[in-house]
Amino acid sequence: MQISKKNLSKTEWSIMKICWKKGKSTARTICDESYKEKKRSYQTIKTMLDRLVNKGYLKREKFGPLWLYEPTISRSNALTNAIDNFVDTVLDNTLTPLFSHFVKKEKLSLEEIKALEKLIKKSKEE
Amino acid sequence: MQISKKNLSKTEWSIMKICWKKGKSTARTICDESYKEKKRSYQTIKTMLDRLVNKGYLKREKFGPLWLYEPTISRSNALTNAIDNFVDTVLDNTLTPLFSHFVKKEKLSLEEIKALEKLIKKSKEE
DNA sequence: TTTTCAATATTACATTTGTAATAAGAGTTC
DNA sequence: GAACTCTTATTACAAATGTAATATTGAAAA
Repeated sequence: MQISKKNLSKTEWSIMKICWKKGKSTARTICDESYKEKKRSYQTIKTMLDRLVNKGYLKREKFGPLWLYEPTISRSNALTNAIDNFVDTVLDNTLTPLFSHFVKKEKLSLEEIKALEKLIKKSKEE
Repeated sequence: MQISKKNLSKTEWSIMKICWKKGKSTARTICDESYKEKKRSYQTIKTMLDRLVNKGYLKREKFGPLWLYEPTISRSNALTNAIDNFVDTVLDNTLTPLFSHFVKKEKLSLEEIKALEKLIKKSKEE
């Protein structure tokens, strides 16, 4: 059981995604990458990064005069938190509406179908 | 395609869930119900209700000196918004991590398994 | 070594969210 | 009809979020 941290906002998620993708990076790198998605000032992103450090999602270390930022937890762990939280907040801990939603809406990829079949198989045995 | 409204916070979700369950109700009713989950003042819930009206999730109508509050959209529509938003924000529009998460963690109910099988069946044909 | 440029640190400010306090009106009770 | 009670309306205020401006520092360039 891992420690559950404060939730991330949409914007914070977008920053974290970049950090997981890039690994240890400078604010400049992260800022430039984020700029492709949405145009915000360097300072805005810098503030986000520092807040993410405070929330415990990133750590930073000096590299000459610069800071390098790096995630403290894996994306899949953060995902686990987020999913649990979502299932608790929105769905009343029953997944049926979620699955029904996809029945109506989505076409699944092969990979997704495989993950699903595994899930069913596992739930049926035991 | 339905109009997508502003997102709801965790607290707002908890209020909305009550409104969907109870249907058209007074602030007092909703407040009492909400009090079972978490102790907050009448005014706090009242404020939430009025904000939900502003966000367009609830409407209200006079009933003598009282207001009756009622959802403007169905729970399943709100769910659709929330799920889309979550999938977009947290997962990069791929569902595999979500399904894998459940593989690791959850044991599914019969109902959930049925929904899943339907989903797979549908995705395979076509 | 003075100027310049980029990164950092500090401060700011509007909006949203969570939680109410307080004031004012209306129905009910003596 | 004065007092009490419940509801409503108005206002408040701190924390979180989104977006930055400004000031300072430190390296690079001239």
